[in-house]
Parts: sequence; structure tokens; C-alpha cells
Amino acid sequence: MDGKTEQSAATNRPLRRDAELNRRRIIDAGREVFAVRGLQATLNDVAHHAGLGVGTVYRRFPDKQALAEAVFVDELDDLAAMARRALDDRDAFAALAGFLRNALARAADNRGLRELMRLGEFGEGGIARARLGITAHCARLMERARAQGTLRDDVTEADLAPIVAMVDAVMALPEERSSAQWHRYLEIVLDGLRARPPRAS
Amino acid sequence: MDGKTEQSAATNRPLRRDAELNRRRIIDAGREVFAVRGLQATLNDVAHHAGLGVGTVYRRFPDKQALAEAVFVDELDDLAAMARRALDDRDAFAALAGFLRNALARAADNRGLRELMRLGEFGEGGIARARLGITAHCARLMERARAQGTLRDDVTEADLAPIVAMVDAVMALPEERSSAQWHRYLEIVLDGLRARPPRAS
DNA sequence: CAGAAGCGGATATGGTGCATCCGGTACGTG
DNA sequence: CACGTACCGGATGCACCATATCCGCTTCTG
Repeated sequence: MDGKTEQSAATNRPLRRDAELNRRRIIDAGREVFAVRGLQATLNDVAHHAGLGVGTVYRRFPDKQALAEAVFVDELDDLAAMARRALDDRDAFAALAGFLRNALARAADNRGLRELMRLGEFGEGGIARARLGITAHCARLMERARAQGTLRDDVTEADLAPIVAMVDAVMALPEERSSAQWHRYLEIVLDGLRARPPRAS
Repeated sequence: MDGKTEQSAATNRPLRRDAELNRRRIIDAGREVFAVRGLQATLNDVAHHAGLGVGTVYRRFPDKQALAEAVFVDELDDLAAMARRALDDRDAFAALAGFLRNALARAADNRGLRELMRLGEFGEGGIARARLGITAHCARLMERARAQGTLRDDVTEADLAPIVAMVDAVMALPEERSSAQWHRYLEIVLDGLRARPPRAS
């Protein structure tokens, strides 16, 4: 998007055609590798997976963080926009629940993205910005849902991290069966956060 | 207890008095270090924390696994016994819930123990045995609770790992506040697993 | 007091990730 | 087509880390 974190911000000359192509290849490879191996994957891994030399990768992205930024900002901005749109919904709780379902569904098959959601650090680039946006929107949603009497009133923004962490933990389980069951557990937790409504069953 | 995993099983001569004392020191240090730093702590760490040389530790325990065994078998056997006792309870669901509350409370301030509960591997020593016992007892409890109509009938033994993983994830959160909230989340999850009873509230 | 048992911790070993450097390749402009 | 330049490759050096050993010295015990 901005190229701020790649290379030196000064050299803004357009890349040679083949170089640009390789840049794309690197980002694509990064997306795939980070998705399955997580952020601890090596830039060497990425290079190899892209069918390129290590040097090529390091020339374009000074370190792993820069590449991760290029790979994940779009995705995270997307989630942030999603959270933003959720604010338009009348029913704040439903909107929050919907957002969590969608966001976590994206994270489900992307280990790197999950790690990014958890890690509080990770620089101050677009990723941190997007994360802040997401949590801010969610905080507003929770506030409203509380006001609307659909969210338990002892549930606050501080509960967001635990919720995500829990579902993430299920997704990270080694057993195939278990990790596919995250939907169930998300629903259980959401149910637990819901203010006890007049229940009929 | 058995000394099976320490040293060579052959040399079963009693230790010199000071050596035995140091062995205790090592185990105690191991307990403390593993509790706060987790199983990834180094035997060097443990030695240093015990105020002993590295060699002393390696002489007594060939590797980290052996020490971890010595440190944690008792604890795990204890949990297994606890699970066993839970089987005596009339109300299977309540017994299961109680066991989980107690067991997880012990794990809360012991990172090493938590890792041990998660890791499916970890040899075939007393630890694996205790783990198997625990899960077996829990499986029986769940089976009964299902039969008693207090546990949702789509909940099986396979849900045990996810439950533990979720609570563990909350306990592992960096924020002080969040990690202290694991009780709440355990209750939420337990509530979600409970078969919908005729609720009066 | 002799000699066996135990101790300490500097150090060798092997493994891992990161990042560079430079001889060679491919582009694209004149 | 030819030449300069941007770019590529990946072997290689570096730094760090946990593990495990070895052997001169100390402490115990009979």
C-alpha cells in the first residue's frame, strides 16, 4: 500500500519488471508460509518456497517484520473495516458475535494471522494501527450491547483478548477433530457472555 | 518414588548423605523454576537456582525429562487420585466440574504443569501414565453425566482437551487482570456444556 | 587418613536463524 | 546489438543457545 516499511523509504524508483514480479512472488510465498508455519517461519523458508534466493528476499524486505507487514496489513485492515461495519448494526450483540465469527473464521486456517492477533507488540506499523482499530470498534460494540441489555454487564473490553485466546487455543490443538470444533466453543462462550434473557426452553 | 528414570537403573546404591541432600535441592529448584519459566527452562537454570553446579544436576538426572518426571509425577498422580475420587460422587457433572476447578487451580500458578497437561507426548513414564488415568476417569465421568442428563449429549471425552486448552490459554495471557479471570471462563464453558436444565432464574 | 564419591563450571558440540556479499545473470535503453 | 546497470543466488560468516561432558579439586565415610 504505502511501501513505508519496505526498503529505504527514500529510494522510490519503480522496480524493474522482473524485480516487481519477484516481489509479488515473495509476498505470495510469505502469505502461504506464514499461514501454515506461523510467523516463526524463516525468511529463508519464504525465499525457498517462492523459488527465489534468500538475497532477493532480504533486498526487498529488510526483515521478517517488514514482510509480515506487507503480507498482513490488507487482511487486518479488512477485519477492521468489518468491525467498523458491525457498528452500523442495530443489535450490537449480534453484530459483535457476527464479527467474531467472521474474523475467527479467517484466522482459523492462518496461523500467522492468529499469532498477529495475539501478539500485543509487533511494532507500530499498519498492523498495530489496524489492531487498535479493531479493538476500539469491538469496545464500542460491547459498550452498546451492554447498554442494550444483551451483553452481561460485567463483560468489558478486557474480555476480548481472553475470548480470542480461548478460541485460538482450540484452533491450535494438534488433533484434527478438536481444532475443527472451534465454532462450537465460540458459541458456548458467546452464550455465556449474553445477558440471561427471558429463556423459554 | 521408583528411581526408574534417574541415573542408570542398575546402580541402585544409596547416595552419600550430601548427594542425597543435593538431589532434593535439585528437585525443589526444578519445581520452582519449571513453575515460573515452564518446561523450556534449562537444566543449567535449575542448577543455578539450586546453588549447585551444572554437572551435579546432569549426574543425577540425565536430561530434562528425567528431572521433570521427578518433579511432576507426584503432582500428577495426585490429580489422578482426585479424578478417581470424583467417580464416587453421585452427581457426575458436579464431580467433573469440581475436578476441573481443582485441577486447573493447581495448574494456574504452575506453567510447567500446564505444559505437561497439554503435551500429548512426553515419554511413557509415570507422567504419561498419570495423564492417561486422569483422562480415563474424566471420560467415565462424562459418560455418566451424559447418562444422567446433566451433560449435553454431544459432548464427549474428545472435548476435554479443548476445555483445558481454553482455560490454559486464558491463564497464559500476559495481562495480569485477564489471567486471573480464568475462573469466570471456566464457569462459562462448564455452563455451556451443561444440558439445558429446567432453569428457574 | 586413604580413597571413593561427589562437585563445579569452563568449555566443546551441534543446532538454528539472521543477514551479507559478490560473482554472475538478465534487463532494457541507446 | 551492446553495454551499463539493476538484480539475482545462495554459500557463507556470525551470533546465539541449549545440551552435555570432562577432569582437577573438595568432601565424605569407614
